[in-house]
Amino acid sequence: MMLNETHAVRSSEETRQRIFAATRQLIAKKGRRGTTTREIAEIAGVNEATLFRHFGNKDALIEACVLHYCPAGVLEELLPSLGGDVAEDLRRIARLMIQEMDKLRDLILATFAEEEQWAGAGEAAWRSPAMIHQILKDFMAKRVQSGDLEGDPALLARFFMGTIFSYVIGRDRLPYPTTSTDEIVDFNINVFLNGVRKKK
Amino acid sequence: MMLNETHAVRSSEETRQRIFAATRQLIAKKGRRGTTTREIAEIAGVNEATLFRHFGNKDALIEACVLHYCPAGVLEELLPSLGGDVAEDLRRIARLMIQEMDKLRDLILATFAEEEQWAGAGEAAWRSPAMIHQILKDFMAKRVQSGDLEGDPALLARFFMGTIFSYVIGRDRLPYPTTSTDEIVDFNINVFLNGVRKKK
DNA sequence: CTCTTCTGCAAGTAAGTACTTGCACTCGCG
DNA sequence: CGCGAGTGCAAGTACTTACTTGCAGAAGAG
Repeated sequence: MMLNETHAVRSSEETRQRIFAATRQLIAKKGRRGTTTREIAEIAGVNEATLFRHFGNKDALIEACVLHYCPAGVLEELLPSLGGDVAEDLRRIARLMIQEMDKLRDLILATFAEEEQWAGAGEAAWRSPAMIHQILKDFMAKRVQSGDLEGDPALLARFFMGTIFSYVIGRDRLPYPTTSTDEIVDFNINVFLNGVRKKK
Repeated sequence: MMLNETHAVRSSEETRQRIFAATRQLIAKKGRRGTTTREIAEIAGVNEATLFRHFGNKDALIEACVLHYCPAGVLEELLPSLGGDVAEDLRRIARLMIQEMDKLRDLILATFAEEEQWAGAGEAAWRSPAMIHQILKDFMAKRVQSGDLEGDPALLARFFMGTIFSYVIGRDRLPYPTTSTDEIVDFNINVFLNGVRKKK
């Protein structure tokens, strides 16, 4: 009878996007267990029943959500545009990764922390770190081959990733002598390069 | 009437220890939210009501528990026994920290991940990392003053901690070329020292 | 012995949770 | 126009959770 706009029909795809965004936001803030389907629905502007019609249950929804926000693609897009100067290339990679991981920091921590309680979460939580590690390993391997660096590419990649990871996790929580991200990145990369650059 | 051994009386202190141990174990496995007071009591071999008589509520219990297991003291005990050779000293520090953090890995992740949902958890979760950072900062400062290292002690300490932190977190989850902890520690410390050792 | 402290036990409460169900509505497509 | 897919809405179910309460037994201190 009435044109009730609360009955507005959205496309199935748009609904999924809204649900993903709300889920990500809530998981980051409250963790997997602290996130309720009611609140997801509320923030997504969607009825709670719709969640279950889309994904079946809460676990499947969250798994779909985590995979939906995997950030490895962004890194892969950066690689072709790199110039060739090792230090500068690493700086750009580091800045990009910090930026991406910062956005996902809470989500990452939440999935790491709950890897044991979530069937299959261990694997799911580490899927995107593993992809990033693979990309960086290839990068390092090329630089080793070209004579810029030396050492095991997998180890180099892990060390480099760890540098960035621990910075993002600890930033704003541990006292820091300087506040500029760029300075820290430069420091980290200098140490890294002094340690692994091929001696001539 | 009957001598009922389920009515055995334990000292208040022993009861606290049992509760702490059970709480730590459960938080590590299931996270803060996934841990129920019922299960804590069950594992501790204690009545659920006893938890509340001791700590008032679940939050206070967990906060007391996290503080009870702060590992900074162990590190401080190691320092006086160090020989003076920078590389060897760092190796011993790294091995000890890896060992301690490994035992607390799940607890650390759980408290980090839930720092936002737990009133005051942000501070509580980072209290022991901050203590460790302080200790390492002092160590680095001495080595800078003695001419072994160069750079900002706080930055050096953070970098070094990050190395260890990311190793513990990622071990067994990211593909690693070598399985020996000692080899990784040596690699990390070599890179670190090449990067920050004072050039002569 | 007495009094206090600590604990066990059983039952219960109020609130929250994932998930379901039945119905009405609205849009796009044939 | 008619139909089917997608959604909103409201109510409800079965279960779990933090936390409480009242009572009784056991040990140690005086």
